[in-house]
Amino acid sequence: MNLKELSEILGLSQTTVSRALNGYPEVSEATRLRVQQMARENNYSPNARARGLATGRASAIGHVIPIGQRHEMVNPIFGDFIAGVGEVYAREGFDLIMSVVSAEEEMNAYSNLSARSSVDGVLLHAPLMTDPRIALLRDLKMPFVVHGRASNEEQPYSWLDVNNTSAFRRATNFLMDLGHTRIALVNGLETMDFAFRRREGYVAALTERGIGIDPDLMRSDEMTEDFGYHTAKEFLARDVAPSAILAASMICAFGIRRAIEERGLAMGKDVSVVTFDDDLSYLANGQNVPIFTATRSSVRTAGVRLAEMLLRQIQNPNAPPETELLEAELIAGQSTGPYKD
Amino acid sequence: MNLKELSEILGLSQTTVSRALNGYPEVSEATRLRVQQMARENNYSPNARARGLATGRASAIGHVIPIGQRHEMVNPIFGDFIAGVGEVYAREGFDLIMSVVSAEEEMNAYSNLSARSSVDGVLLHAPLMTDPRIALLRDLKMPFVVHGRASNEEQPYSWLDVNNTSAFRRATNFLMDLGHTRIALVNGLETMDFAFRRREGYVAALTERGIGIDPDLMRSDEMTEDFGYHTAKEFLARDVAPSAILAASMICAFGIRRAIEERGLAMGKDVSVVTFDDDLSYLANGQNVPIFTATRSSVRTAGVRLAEMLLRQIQNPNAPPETELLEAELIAGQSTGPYKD
DNA sequence: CTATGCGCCCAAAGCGCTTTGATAAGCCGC
DNA sequence: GCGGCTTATCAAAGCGCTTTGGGCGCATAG
Repeated sequence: MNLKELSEILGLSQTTVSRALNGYPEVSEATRLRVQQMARENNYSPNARARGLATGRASAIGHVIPIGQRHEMVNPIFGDFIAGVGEVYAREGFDLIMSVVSAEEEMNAYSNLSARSSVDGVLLHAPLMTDPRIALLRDLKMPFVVHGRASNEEQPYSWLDVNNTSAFRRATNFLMDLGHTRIALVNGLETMDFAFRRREGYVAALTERGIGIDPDLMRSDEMTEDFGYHTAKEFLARDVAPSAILAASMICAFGIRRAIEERGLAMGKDVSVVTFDDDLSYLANGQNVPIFTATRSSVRTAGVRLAEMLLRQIQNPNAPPETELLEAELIAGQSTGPYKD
Repeated sequence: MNLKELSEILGLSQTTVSRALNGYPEVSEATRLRVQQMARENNYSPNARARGLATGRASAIGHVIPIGQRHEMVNPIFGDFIAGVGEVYAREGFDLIMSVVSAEEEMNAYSNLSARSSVDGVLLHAPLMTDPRIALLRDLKMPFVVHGRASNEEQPYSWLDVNNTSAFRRATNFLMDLGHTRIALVNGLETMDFAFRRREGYVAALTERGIGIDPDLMRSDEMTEDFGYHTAKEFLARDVAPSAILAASMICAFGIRRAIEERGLAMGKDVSVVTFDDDLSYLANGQNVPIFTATRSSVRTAGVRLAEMLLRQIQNPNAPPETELLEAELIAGQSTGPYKD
């Protein structure tokens, strides 16, 4: 069923039918109702591509997901984040177009989306400290918002970020308040902006209390269970082992717990652990009492806010960039306890 | 830059330029090269919507993701699966359109994709034993393939599935070979086809060896860490506790391990655990020695195969449905050991 | 020398929609 | 009874591409 057929059934012109369905005032309420009724009966929806061609709008948002050809990691927050943005897109009548590309092809993918004009805007994931995608999108005049920040970017742009620095500063303070002084950091890859900022928060908190920084208590890598396990195992095997560990993600923290328990120690008694918790739906941090003491910030909520921000940017391309900084909650769980000698 | 502008620059007609770029033979190699060159220089790519309108093909695949408005679970395999399918789509020049909708809207979402003809086919996730989506898509004459199977569906359709029954049968046999007889099952929701089949494999293996089925050793729910933890905790508190547990996912298994260790027992010695492992990139089952003994089947590979299958169906709509059954590997890890009294 | 075929290229139609500009009908006031 | 407004509708252009149905020039065959 297309517009022509529908209008023939109704004995109206395509113009009138189109206007009736799109809510234009130049059509009487009586006919509008009749048209809507008939459209529903015949299960008519305008062809997305034809409408796009005619309006010049794609009514679609692009997400580019770079992935290694072999076994590079897919971001575990992906699903929940998409749930957040997707909810908004659906509500506002936008499609979500996902481009999965190899890492080398990523820049190209943006140019392509632009050249084929298949999207009205894009959402940028996982910014690096210095991120060339931002300049590219500016050049392409493609509306965009960033999930996170690129610290070294000088020009203004729209972003939403968790306050990673303050989250890890507070977590570190929390541990120091419990008497811990040898606190290790099991961080994400520090080319990633969020990881860099978390380290800054950790370093700042220690420094403020006059505790020296021990570079050998800081590790940084992809946030896998295994990375958490091996790093913690190595830490705990030392003569002077850290009494507390700050972890970059729940998955990491699972690995850390494995190392702790394998060594016959008890998490929350012998070794304290605080983790960042993205509040993933499939990885709840316990039910009533959280397993891990954590700095928590919902990645799904972040998705919702970012999508709304992006749609505003698209609607109003000349508006100045928006920014939003979310504070993570610090929730106390069973994985931390006072320092004991 | 559009086709008209490009052809004006070249002093050729739009026809010729289009044909040159699309590899038609009616154009001399010399001009083809010149056209390609100029297209590259000017960063020209045909407008996706215009091309789609003209050809009648969308060059896009739809994935509908049903999600509760509040906190319903996002499937953890989502990211890796998308990585698999996306790789194929990108290679073959297809877009991936994702519709995130509330559960009630799911059927509608398919009708909509069809009515707006915004995709050439769809990929069905997480089939139920009796799944109405299959009949709907058939009615809509929309090409589709299913990741998994719907056991109660009678008409043929294209699917790819892991042999869940044999995987859990083998896992159960593996445990029985180690001397275990009280084996618990911590299963996914049994309205889901895969969970139902896994239980069948488990039941069959026990029955074959003449071990009675104890309904009280079987639990079924959303596969969260917490579900694993609480279920295992309850099991282990019994007078005659199971000596082995079969888990539906790594995340579940993490929870089971937590319960085991919390009780002062050792996984792989006091209690054996076997889990299904989807081989998720962010949730590797250890590095060299697997943490968990597991039945493993890569969900990313499944994505690749399904995408290829779907594209074949689209290319050749009259071909009979294809099906493919993948066997999971049974890999031995540290979480299992012989039964001890 | 004309007929045939082939290689290369083009004009124009059409995909299904939105939107501009026009038109017919009805109503008002004077 | 007529000009001027509003209201309700329509025809047609145009979005950027693909594709059909020629057409022109040149070589080869008759």
